[in-house]
Amino acid sequence: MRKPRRRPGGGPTLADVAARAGVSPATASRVLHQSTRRVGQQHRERVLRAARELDYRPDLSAQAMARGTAPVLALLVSSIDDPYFSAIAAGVARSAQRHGAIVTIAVTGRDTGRELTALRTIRGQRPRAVLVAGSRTLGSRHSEALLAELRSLVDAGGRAVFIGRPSGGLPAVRPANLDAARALGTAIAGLGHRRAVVVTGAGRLETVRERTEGLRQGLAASGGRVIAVESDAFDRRGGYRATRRLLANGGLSAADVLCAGNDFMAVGAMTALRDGGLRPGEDIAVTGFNDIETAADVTPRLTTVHFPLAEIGECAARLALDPEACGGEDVLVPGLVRLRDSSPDRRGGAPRER
Amino acid sequence: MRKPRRRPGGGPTLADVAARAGVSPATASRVLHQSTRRVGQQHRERVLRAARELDYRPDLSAQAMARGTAPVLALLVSSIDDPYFSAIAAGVARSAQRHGAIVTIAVTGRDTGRELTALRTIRGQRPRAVLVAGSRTLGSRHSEALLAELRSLVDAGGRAVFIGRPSGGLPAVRPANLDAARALGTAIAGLGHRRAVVVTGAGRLETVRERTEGLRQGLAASGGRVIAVESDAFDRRGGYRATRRLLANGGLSAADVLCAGNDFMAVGAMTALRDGGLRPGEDIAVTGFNDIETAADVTPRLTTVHFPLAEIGECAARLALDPEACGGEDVLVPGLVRLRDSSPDRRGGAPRER
DNA sequence: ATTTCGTCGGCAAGCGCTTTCCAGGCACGG
DNA sequence: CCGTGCCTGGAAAGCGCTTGCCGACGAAAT
Repeated sequence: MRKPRRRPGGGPTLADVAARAGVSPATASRVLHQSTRRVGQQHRERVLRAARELDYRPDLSAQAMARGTAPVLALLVSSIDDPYFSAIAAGVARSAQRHGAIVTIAVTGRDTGRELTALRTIRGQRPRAVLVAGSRTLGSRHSEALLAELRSLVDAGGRAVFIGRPSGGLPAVRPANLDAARALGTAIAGLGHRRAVVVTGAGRLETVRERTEGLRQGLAASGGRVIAVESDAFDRRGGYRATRRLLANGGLSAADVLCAGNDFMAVGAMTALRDGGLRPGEDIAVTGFNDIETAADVTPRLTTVHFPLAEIGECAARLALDPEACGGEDVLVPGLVRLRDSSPDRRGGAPRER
Repeated sequence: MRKPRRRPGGGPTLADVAARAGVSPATASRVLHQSTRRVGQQHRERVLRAARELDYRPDLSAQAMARGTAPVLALLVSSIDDPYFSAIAAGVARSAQRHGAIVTIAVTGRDTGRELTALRTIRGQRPRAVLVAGSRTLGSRHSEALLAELRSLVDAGGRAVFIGRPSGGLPAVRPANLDAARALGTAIAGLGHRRAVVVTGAGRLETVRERTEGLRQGLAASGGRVIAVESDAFDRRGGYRATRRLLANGGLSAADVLCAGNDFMAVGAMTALRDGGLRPGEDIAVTGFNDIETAADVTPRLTTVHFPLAEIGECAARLALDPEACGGEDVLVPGLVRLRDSSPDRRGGAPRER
């Protein structure tokens, strides 16, 4: 091409800065980018001043091109308008900003196929790191391909971190679902709610399994037990439907507590209970998971497990961006049981009649 | 540099594809990228096959560099772990994906200073478009700078669209707060709730002003009126605190309905009412705005105004990405009043005693 | 005084891709 | 039969930045 092309960037280039400072682009680059090479005080100042005067901003694509990698942190989530993921995203964004990285986000809708294509597109950006969030269904068809792609990225010098899902050898940071569920189980059984019905998502989901198993163990530790498990979609509607079914088939008649797989299901379940003539928190206790913002605002206030989701996101981003952070290891972030009105204390008082 | 450098991208390059197909890189580029130039069927197929066999993925930075602009849609939001913004983000992501654009997101925390720095960083990416979401406080110090930056981006061939905030001449898509508030006011006054107290955010926020004014007009249209306005933070805590103050100073004694500036404030207000011994929905009606996911899950279910936030995001993205979409114009997205239990019908029945 | 280093600037070679310009090749029309 | 277009393929010039290498210079060592 012979003629100057339009430059949508518009701004001044490094060459402009260098010219104004009366130095070579190489020197300008070394000043503006923390290089190992030292530059004389004289030149250094002139470059900095020129850059300031020109309001110079480096072209990230060009840098990426020259360096072979872009200051980009890519985040793959199943959905962004889900408090669980958006809380994680917030943490990731915060951490990324601190590391001077730009966050690009891809929404994959719990579809491993889309996950894969998104990742492939993303890789075109030569990102410094990729974070994959979202509970994966075990043994999905695309899992291997995804893992392979991720590994190839790592081989090429990038970083990959999983969030809240099995890692396949890659570093991961995840909520300690098992421990937290165990603690919750122990706590509610200790409160006198011994016979639990679990309303949760599909058993293929790792998260679902861990939480159910943890509840089982925790209840057992305090002399309680899980008397039934009902599965449906892992959201509010699923919680509603599953509970309706239980109501219909009498599955709840012997239960002291309904343990939902997450807060959304719990909320749905509470509505279903009311529709079925039961008073959640009084006729039957209810618990959730995640401690979404509104868990404390529903009536009765929901007993649940709080996970510091933003911190999980932050931690993952740090793991991915900070070369110091050693890789390959899994971080388990503990949860905190939040006992609230939906699981009142039944000890001492006479066993309530039903 | 004389020696080949490490290429974190790792993958095959266009040159590799061209070589394998036995054509020049120019031809390969023309095939792989929908160009105006036609390429012979023969060559076309060989290039496509080579690309497939090599699993070629173009380097986005290189493309951006050569073309002068990157297939990037940047989204600036005040916070991502807020259902309002995350719903918008979801719409944006969907639309962007359809247009083959990558979404990068920057969280600015309602701080115009950070908004500005974020935008400047982002511009280094030479994004195709920038979306700025978040209710802006009028007359902020950085507003002008932000606008200037945005305009310079537009001059350089990019696009800028505001979401839910004053546009300063740039295209914008925003919820029709005024109309919706008016409709809500009319509806609740029609239900018999005539004397309203408004609990809302700071008056500098455009959104707050519009909603309050709309309520005023709507109530008036049905013979009601706003008897007081109490401001505090535009979130749950603010709603709680403001309501406590009203409770303390008797500001609520003559009110039929408490109209909150958004659902979070409404939820906080309901809690405050309860703490003050009033039953929301029975002793006093409550309304919100936005129809967040849990608005229908609180007790009593919250009357509010639904805005199709995801569609707003989608619309904004389309406006920004689709060259066909004519710019410069503002799109107002209408809201839908959702009457629920928190504002029961008081017509006909005897005026309740307090 | 001469040689040996060590510093610091600048040159220039790319990074992978797009696009302009040019050169053949072909099919026409005159 | 030879010009005149038209069409397609390739060579090559960048896009803006980083960085390996070289050279020049002053300081330290001999």
